[in-house]
Amino acid sequence: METHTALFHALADPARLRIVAAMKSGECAVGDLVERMDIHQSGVSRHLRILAEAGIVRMRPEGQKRLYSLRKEAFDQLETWVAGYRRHWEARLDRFGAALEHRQATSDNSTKESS
Amino acid sequence: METHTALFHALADPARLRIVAAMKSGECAVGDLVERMDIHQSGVSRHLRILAEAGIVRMRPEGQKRLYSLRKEAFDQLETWVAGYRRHWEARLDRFGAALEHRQATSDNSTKESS
DNA sequence: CATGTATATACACATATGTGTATATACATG
DNA sequence: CATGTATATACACATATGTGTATATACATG
Repeated sequence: METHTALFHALADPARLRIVAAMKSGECAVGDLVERMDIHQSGVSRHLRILAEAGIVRMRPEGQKRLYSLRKEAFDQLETWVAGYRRHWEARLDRFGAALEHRQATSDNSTKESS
Repeated sequence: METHTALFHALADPARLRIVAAMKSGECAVGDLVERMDIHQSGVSRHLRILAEAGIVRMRPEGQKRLYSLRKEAFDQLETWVAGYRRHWEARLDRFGAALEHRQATSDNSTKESS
């Protein structure tokens, strides 16, 4: 029912996020992914199933291999969702003040980087 | 360590996604949110804590109430993450063919709507 | 300070979830 | 068809997580 929830849920796992990042460069066979990850092949296959069910990846069989790749639709959907919140701040100066931001500073990892 | 994972994880729950949607219109006291949700106040408070720790919401005490609101930084971060995948498709025609899309059609909820 | 309101948190519990092991399935090759 | 490779899935298990109940904390009011 909750399409976005399914999307976010699929991306909420570190292993799956790494898998998605790995596919950024293109199609990947399951074995390719297993090599880059530190979990067993069965785990990768299961993560791929979850990603597929969320509509984030597609699968294409080639011989004995199965090549997975990212689906644009999923990312479009995410972008649309985020865009819906963009209006929230458009031409609306933050009225809560910087002082409050300080209080958040401790748990604010906004500038950190990861993939 | 995985900033995005934390973000996605926080948004991966239907209740939290509803809370976020509710705050789209502006600040909300915990009690306001409880009224719109079908879970107990303690549950809402816990969800708010998770959202706060993920950097998605801020809190501002006002009298006995605590007003929660969305943090732009979190949405910027999401947008940046998605944007990183946009290049993946730019000027790169889908080389996998429409036939594969058909196979995905069953589990493809891309056109559905939710909030 | 006694009482009420608003919110957070500790606790217990049922369920969901990620993982490895073992096994099944599918394809390829000789 | 026997064997090997590639992947998916059933199973068991430990851990994470969402929930309600009860309670603590903080503020407001008289």
